[in-house]
Amino acid sequence: MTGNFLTIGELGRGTDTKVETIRYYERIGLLAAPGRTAGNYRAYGAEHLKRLSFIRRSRDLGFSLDQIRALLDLADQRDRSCEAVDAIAREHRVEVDRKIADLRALRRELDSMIDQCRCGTVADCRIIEALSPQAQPQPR
Amino acid sequence: MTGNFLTIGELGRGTDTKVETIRYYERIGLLAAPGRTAGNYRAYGAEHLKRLSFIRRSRDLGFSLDQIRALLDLADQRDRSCEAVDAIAREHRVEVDRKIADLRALRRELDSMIDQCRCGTVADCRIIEALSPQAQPQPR
DNA sequence: ATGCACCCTGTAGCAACTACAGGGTCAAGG
DNA sequence: CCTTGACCCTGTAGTTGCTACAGGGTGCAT
Repeated sequence: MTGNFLTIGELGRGTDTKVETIRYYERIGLLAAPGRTAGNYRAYGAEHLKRLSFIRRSRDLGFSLDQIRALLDLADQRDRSCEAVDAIAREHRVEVDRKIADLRALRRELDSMIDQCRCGTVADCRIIEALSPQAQPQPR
Repeated sequence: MTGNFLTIGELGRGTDTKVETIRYYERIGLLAAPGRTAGNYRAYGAEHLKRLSFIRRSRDLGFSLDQIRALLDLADQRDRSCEAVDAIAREHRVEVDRKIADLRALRRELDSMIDQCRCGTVADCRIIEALSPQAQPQPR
Protein backbone atom coordinates (compact mmCIF):
# COMPACT_ATOMS: atom_id res chain seq x y z
CA MET A 1 0.00 0.00 0.00
CA THR A 2 3.02 2.29 -0.28
CA GLY A 3 2.94 2.62 -4.06
CA ASN A 4 3.09 5.71 -6.21
CA PHE A 5 -0.51 6.68 -5.58
CA LEU A 6 -2.90 7.87 -2.91
CA THR A 7 -5.66 5.87 -1.30
CA ILE A 8 -9.00 7.56 -0.89
CA GLY A 9 -8.25 8.14 2.79
CA GLU A 10 -4.94 9.84 2.00
CA LEU A 11 -6.57 11.99 -0.63
CA GLY A 12 -9.22 12.90 1.89
CA ARG A 13 -6.68 13.94 4.51
CA GLY A 14 -4.73 15.89 1.89
CA THR A 15 -7.74 17.93 0.87
CA ASP A 16 -9.76 17.98 4.07
CA THR A 17 -12.53 16.00 2.47
CA LYS A 18 -14.48 13.07 3.85
CA VAL A 19 -14.06 9.78 2.05
CA GLU A 20 -17.79 9.59 1.37
CA THR A 21 -17.70 13.01 -0.19
CA ILE A 22 -14.94 11.98 -2.59
CA ARG A 23 -16.96 8.95 -3.67
CA TYR A 24 -19.96 11.23 -4.04
CA TYR A 25 -18.01 13.58 -6.32
CA GLU A 26 -17.01 10.60 -8.42
CA ARG A 27 -20.59 9.36 -8.61
CA ILE A 28 -21.89 12.68 -9.88
CA GLY A 29 -19.04 12.94 -12.38
CA LEU A 30 -17.23 15.87 -10.79
CA LEU A 31 -14.03 13.99 -10.03
CA ALA A 32 -12.80 11.45 -12.61
CA ALA A 33 -12.88 7.81 -11.52
CA PRO A 34 -9.30 6.77 -10.74
CA GLY A 35 -7.63 3.45 -11.55
CA ARG A 36 -7.90 0.56 -9.12
CA THR A 37 -5.37 -1.57 -7.30
CA ALA A 38 -5.38 -5.37 -7.45
CA GLY A 39 -7.54 -5.31 -4.32
CA ASN A 40 -10.06 -2.97 -6.00
CA TYR A 41 -8.96 0.09 -4.01
CA ARG A 42 -9.14 3.47 -5.73
CA ALA A 43 -5.65 4.69 -6.65
CA TYR A 44 -5.39 8.45 -7.06
CA GLY A 45 -2.61 10.44 -8.73
CA ALA A 46 -1.35 14.01 -8.54
CA GLU A 47 -3.96 15.14 -11.07
CA HIS A 48 -6.77 13.99 -8.80
CA LEU A 49 -5.23 15.80 -5.89
CA LYS A 50 -5.10 19.03 -7.90
CA ARG A 51 -8.69 18.66 -9.10
CA LEU A 52 -10.09 17.90 -5.71
CA SER A 53 -8.18 20.80 -4.15
CA PHE A 54 -9.69 23.08 -6.77
CA ILE A 55 -13.15 21.74 -6.04
CA ARG A 56 -12.78 22.15 -2.28
CA ARG A 57 -11.39 25.65 -2.51
CA SER A 58 -14.26 26.62 -4.80
CA ARG A 59 -16.77 25.09 -2.40
CA ASP A 60 -15.23 27.07 0.44
CA LEU A 61 -15.85 30.17 -1.63
CA GLY A 62 -19.47 29.16 -1.96
CA PHE A 63 -19.57 28.11 -5.61
CA SER A 64 -22.23 25.51 -6.38
CA LEU A 65 -21.21 22.14 -7.77
CA ASP A 66 -22.68 23.18 -11.11
CA GLN A 67 -20.59 26.35 -11.16
CA ILE A 68 -17.53 24.30 -10.25
CA ARG A 69 -18.26 21.89 -13.07
CA ALA A 70 -18.28 24.86 -15.44
CA LEU A 71 -15.10 26.30 -13.94
CA LEU A 72 -13.31 22.96 -14.29
CA ASP A 73 -14.36 22.67 -17.92
CA LEU A 74 -13.06 26.17 -18.59
CA ALA A 75 -9.84 25.60 -16.67
CA ASP A 76 -9.02 22.81 -19.10
CA GLN A 77 -9.33 24.96 -22.21
CA ARG A 78 -6.14 26.81 -21.49
CA ASP A 79 -5.95 28.91 -24.66
CA ARG A 80 -9.47 30.28 -24.47
CA SER A 81 -10.27 33.70 -23.10
CA CYS A 82 -11.10 33.63 -19.43
CA GLU A 83 -14.11 35.90 -19.82
CA ALA A 84 -16.46 33.07 -18.98
CA VAL A 85 -14.53 32.36 -15.81
CA ASP A 86 -14.79 35.99 -14.86
CA ALA A 87 -18.52 35.92 -15.56
CA ILE A 88 -19.12 32.97 -13.26
CA ALA A 89 -17.17 34.61 -10.46
CA ARG A 90 -19.00 37.91 -10.88
CA GLU A 91 -22.37 36.21 -10.99
CA HIS A 92 -21.50 34.42 -7.79
CA ARG A 93 -20.46 37.70 -6.20
CA VAL A 94 -23.85 39.17 -7.03
CA GLU A 95 -25.52 36.23 -5.32
CA VAL A 96 -23.33 36.67 -2.27
CA ASP A 97 -24.15 40.36 -2.15
CA ARG A 98 -27.82 39.62 -2.30
CA LYS A 99 -27.52 37.11 0.52
CA ILE A 100 -25.62 39.58 2.66
CA ALA A 101 -28.27 42.25 2.08
CA ASP A 102 -31.05 39.78 2.93
CA LEU A 103 -29.33 38.72 6.12
CA ARG A 104 -28.71 42.30 7.20
CA ALA A 105 -32.36 43.22 6.70
CA LEU A 106 -33.27 40.13 8.68
CA ARG A 107 -30.85 41.03 11.41
CA ARG A 108 -32.40 44.46 11.76
CA GLU A 109 -35.82 42.87 12.19
CA LEU A 110 -34.53 40.42 14.76
CA ASP A 111 -32.88 43.29 16.59
CA SER A 112 -36.01 45.36 16.92
CA MET A 113 -37.97 42.29 17.94
CA ILE A 114 -35.50 41.35 20.64
CA ASP A 115 -35.08 44.94 21.83
CA GLN A 116 -38.78 45.20 22.55
CA CYS A 117 -38.90 42.08 24.71
CA ARG A 118 -39.40 43.02 28.36
CA CYS A 119 -39.37 39.35 29.30
CA GLY A 120 -42.74 39.27 30.99
CA THR A 121 -45.17 36.48 30.25
CA VAL A 122 -45.71 34.93 26.86
CA ALA A 123 -49.14 36.53 26.71
CA ASP A 124 -47.65 39.98 26.13
CA CYS A 125 -44.38 38.91 24.54
CA ARG A 126 -43.43 41.35 21.80
CA ILE A 127 -41.52 38.68 19.91
CA ILE A 128 -44.52 36.40 19.63
CA GLU A 129 -46.58 39.42 18.68
CA ALA A 130 -44.11 40.45 16.00
CA LEU A 131 -44.32 36.98 14.53
CA SER A 132 -48.13 37.06 14.35
CA PRO A 133 -49.18 39.48 11.64
CA GLN A 134 -52.78 39.83 10.51
CA ALA A 135 -53.16 37.89 7.29
CA GLN A 136 -56.34 38.28 5.27
CA PRO A 137 -57.82 35.47 3.21
CA GLN A 138 -57.62 36.24 -0.49
CA PRO A 139 -60.78 36.04 -2.60
CA ARG A 140 -60.88 33.37 -5.28
CA MET B 1 -67.72 25.58 -1.50
CA THR B 2 -68.66 28.93 0.00
CA GLY B 3 -68.95 27.71 3.58
CA ASN B 4 -67.45 29.16 6.70
CA PHE B 5 -63.99 27.78 6.02
CA LEU B 6 -61.00 28.09 3.73
CA THR B 7 -59.88 25.58 1.13
CA ILE B 8 -56.21 24.78 1.00
CA GLY B 9 -55.83 27.01 -2.05
CA GLU B 10 -57.42 29.96 -0.29
CA LEU B 11 -55.26 29.44 2.76
CA GLY B 12 -52.24 29.32 0.47
CA ARG B 13 -53.14 32.59 -1.22
CA GLY B 14 -53.85 34.18 2.16
CA THR B 15 -50.42 33.30 3.51
CA ASP B 16 -48.33 33.24 0.34
CA THR B 17 -47.69 29.53 0.72
CA LYS B 18 -47.78 26.82 -1.90
CA VAL B 19 -50.44 24.18 -1.47
CA GLU B 20 -47.81 21.44 -1.37
CA THR B 21 -45.99 23.26 1.39
CA ILE B 22 -49.12 23.41 3.52
CA ARG B 23 -49.64 19.69 3.09
CA TYR B 24 -45.98 19.21 3.94
CA TYR B 25 -46.37 21.19 7.18
CA GLU B 26 -49.32 19.02 8.08
CA ARG B 27 -47.39 15.83 7.34
CA ILE B 28 -44.52 16.81 9.61
CA GLY B 29 -46.92 17.87 12.34
CA LEU B 30 -46.25 21.60 12.23
CA LEU B 31 -49.77 22.61 11.23
CA ALA B 32 -52.69 20.69 12.75
CA ALA B 33 -54.72 18.57 10.35
CA PRO B 34 -58.00 20.40 9.67
CA GLY B 35 -61.44 18.88 9.34
CA ARG B 36 -62.68 17.64 5.99
CA THR B 37 -65.67 18.44 3.83
CA ALA B 38 -68.03 15.79 2.48
CA GLY B 39 -65.86 15.62 -0.62
CA ASN B 40 -62.71 15.03 1.48
CA TYR B 41 -61.35 18.55 0.99
CA ARG B 42 -59.38 20.10 3.84
CA ALA B 43 -61.46 22.80 5.60
CA TYR B 44 -59.37 25.39 7.44
CA GLY B 45 -60.53 27.88 10.06
CA ALA B 46 -59.24 31.17 11.41
CA GLU B 47 -56.93 29.36 13.84
CA HIS B 48 -55.13 27.65 10.98
CA LEU B 49 -54.75 30.94 9.19
CA LYS B 50 -53.14 32.47 12.28
CA ARG B 51 -50.83 29.54 12.80
CA LEU B 52 -49.68 29.38 9.22
CA SER B 53 -49.10 33.14 9.13
CA PHE B 54 -46.91 32.77 12.20
CA ILE B 55 -44.98 29.95 10.60
CA ARG B 56 -44.44 31.84 7.35
CA ARG B 57 -43.38 35.03 9.04
CA SER B 58 -40.91 33.07 11.16
CA ARG B 59 -39.57 31.30 8.09
CA ASP B 60 -39.10 34.66 6.40
CA LEU B 61 -37.02 35.65 9.39
CA GLY B 62 -34.91 32.56 8.86
CA PHE B 63 -36.04 30.44 11.81
CA SER B 64 -35.73 26.72 11.21
CA LEU B 65 -38.82 24.54 11.35
CA ASP B 66 -37.54 23.10 14.63
CA GLN B 67 -37.18 26.58 16.11
CA ILE B 68 -40.67 27.42 14.91
CA ARG B 69 -42.05 24.28 16.48
CA ALA B 70 -40.54 25.43 19.79
CA LEU B 71 -41.87 28.98 19.35
CA LEU B 72 -45.36 27.68 18.63
CA ASP B 73 -45.28 25.50 21.72
CA LEU B 74 -44.20 28.49 23.81
CA ALA B 75 -46.74 30.80 22.24
CA ASP B 76 -49.47 28.52 23.53
CA GLN B 77 -48.38 28.66 27.15
CA ARG B 78 -49.55 32.20 27.59
CA ASP B 79 -48.87 32.58 31.31
CA ARG B 80 -45.28 31.40 31.21
CA SER B 81 -42.31 33.75 31.15
CA CYS B 82 -41.17 34.54 27.65
CA GLU B 83 -37.50 34.05 28.47
CA ALA B 84 -37.33 30.94 26.35
CA VAL B 85 -38.77 32.85 23.39
CA ASP B 86 -36.16 35.51 23.85
CA ALA B 87 -33.45 32.85 24.01
CA ILE B 88 -34.49 31.28 20.70
CA ALA B 89 -34.53 34.67 19.00
CA ARG B 90 -31.12 35.62 20.38
CA GLU B 91 -29.63 32.30 19.42
CA HIS B 92 -30.94 32.79 15.92
CA ARG B 93 -29.46 36.28 15.80
CA VAL B 94 -26.06 34.85 16.66
CA GLU B 95 -26.37 32.40 13.77
CA VAL B 96 -27.34 35.19 11.42
CA ASP B 97 -24.38 37.28 12.55
CA ARG B 98 -22.05 34.39 11.92
CA LYS B 99 -23.46 33.89 8.45
CA ILE B 100 -23.08 37.56 7.63
CA ALA B 101 -19.46 37.51 8.78
CA ASP B 102 -18.76 34.39 6.73
CA LEU B 103 -20.30 35.90 3.63
CA ARG B 104 -18.39 39.14 4.04
CA ALA B 105 -15.08 37.29 4.31
CA LEU B 106 -16.06 35.33 1.26
CA ARG B 107 -17.00 38.46 -0.60
CA ARG B 108 -13.60 39.99 0.11
CA GLU B 109 -11.92 36.92 -1.34
CA LEU B 110 -14.10 36.99 -4.42
CA ASP B 111 -13.33 40.67 -4.84
CA SER B 112 -9.61 40.26 -4.82
CA MET B 113 -9.88 37.32 -7.18
CA ILE B 114 -12.04 39.20 -9.64
CA ASP B 115 -9.94 42.37 -9.38
CA GLN B 116 -6.86 40.53 -10.47
CA CYS B 117 -8.46 39.14 -13.61
CA ARG B 118 -7.05 40.84 -16.70
CA CYS B 119 -9.26 38.70 -18.92
CA GLY B 120 -6.52 37.18 -21.02
CA THR B 121 -6.50 33.46 -21.72
CA VAL B 122 -7.48 30.80 -19.25
CA ALA B 123 -3.83 29.70 -19.05
CA ASP B 124 -2.90 32.75 -17.02
CA CYS B 125 -6.26 33.46 -15.44
CA ARG B 126 -5.80 34.70 -11.91
CA ILE B 127 -9.17 33.37 -10.87
CA ILE B 128 -8.35 29.81 -11.88
CA GLU B 129 -5.00 30.26 -10.22
CA ALA B 130 -6.58 31.50 -7.02
CA LEU B 131 -8.78 28.43 -6.97
CA SER B 132 -5.82 26.05 -7.35
CA PRO B 133 -3.85 26.00 -4.11
CA GLN B 134 -1.02 23.59 -3.45
CA ALA B 135 -2.32 20.80 -1.24
CA GLN B 136 0.11 18.35 0.31
CA PRO B 137 -0.74 14.71 0.90
CA GLN B 138 -0.90 13.89 4.59
CA PRO B 139 1.13 10.96 5.98
CA ARG B 140 -0.82 8.03 7.37
C1' DA C 1 -4.04 -16.53 12.59
C1' DT C 2 -5.99 -12.73 14.26
C1' DG C 3 -6.80 -8.13 15.03
C1' DC C 4 -7.36 -3.71 13.30
C1' DA C 5 -7.58 0.10 10.19
C1' DC C 6 -8.82 0.80 6.10
C1' DC C 7 -11.38 -0.03 1.68
C1' DC C 8 -15.68 -1.60 -1.24
C1' DT C 9 -20.90 -1.17 -2.82
C1' DG C 10 -25.42 0.21 -2.08
C1' DT C 11 -28.96 2.46 0.17
C1' DA C 12 -31.24 5.72 3.19
C1' DG C 13 -31.22 9.97 5.69
C1' DC C 14 -30.84 15.34 6.55
C1' DA C 15 -33.59 20.41 5.53
C1' DA C 16 -37.37 22.32 3.50
C1' DC C 17 -39.58 22.07 0.21
C1' DT C 18 -41.20 21.19 -5.02
C1' DA C 19 -43.04 18.50 -8.74
C1' DC C 20 -45.21 15.22 -10.70
C1' DA C 21 -48.69 11.05 -11.73
C1' DG C 22 -53.03 9.41 -11.55
C1' DG C 23 -57.10 10.09 -9.83
C1' DG C 24 -61.67 12.57 -7.49
C1' DT C 25 -64.87 16.93 -6.74
C1' DC C 26 -67.27 21.15 -7.64
C1' DA C 27 -69.55 24.83 -10.07
C1' DA C 28 -70.70 26.93 -14.34
C1' DG C 29 -71.82 27.05 -19.35
C1' DG C 30 -73.98 24.97 -23.31
C1' DC D 1 -77.61 16.37 -18.51
C1' DC D 2 -72.98 16.61 -19.80
C1' DT D 3 -68.75 18.47 -20.28
C1' DT D 4 -65.04 21.55 -19.18
C1' DG D 5 -61.80 23.42 -16.26
C1' DA D 6 -60.19 24.71 -11.89
C1' DC D 7 -59.40 22.91 -7.98
C1' DC D 8 -58.61 19.06 -4.57
C1' DC D 9 -56.78 14.19 -3.04
C1' DT D 10 -52.76 10.62 -2.08
C1' DG D 11 -48.35 8.99 -2.75
C1' DT D 12 -43.88 9.11 -4.41
C1' DA D 13 -39.66 11.00 -6.24
C1' DG D 14 -36.71 14.89 -7.10
C1' DT D 15 -33.72 18.97 -5.50
C1' DT D 16 -28.52 20.32 -3.13
C1' DG D 17 -24.52 18.64 -1.04
C1' DC D 18 -23.39 15.83 1.44
C1' DT D 19 -23.41 12.15 5.67
C1' DA D 20 -24.24 7.71 7.82
C1' DC D 21 -24.90 3.31 7.98
C1' DA D 22 -24.93 -2.06 6.83
C1' DG D 23 -22.62 -5.80 5.36
C1' DG D 24 -18.89 -7.20 3.43
C1' DG D 25 -13.48 -7.47 1.56
C1' DT D 26 -8.21 -6.11 1.88
C1' DG D 27 -3.61 -5.09 3.74
C1' DC D 28 -0.39 -5.28 7.16
C1' DA D 29 1.58 -5.95 11.72
C1' DT D 30 1.89 -8.91 15.59
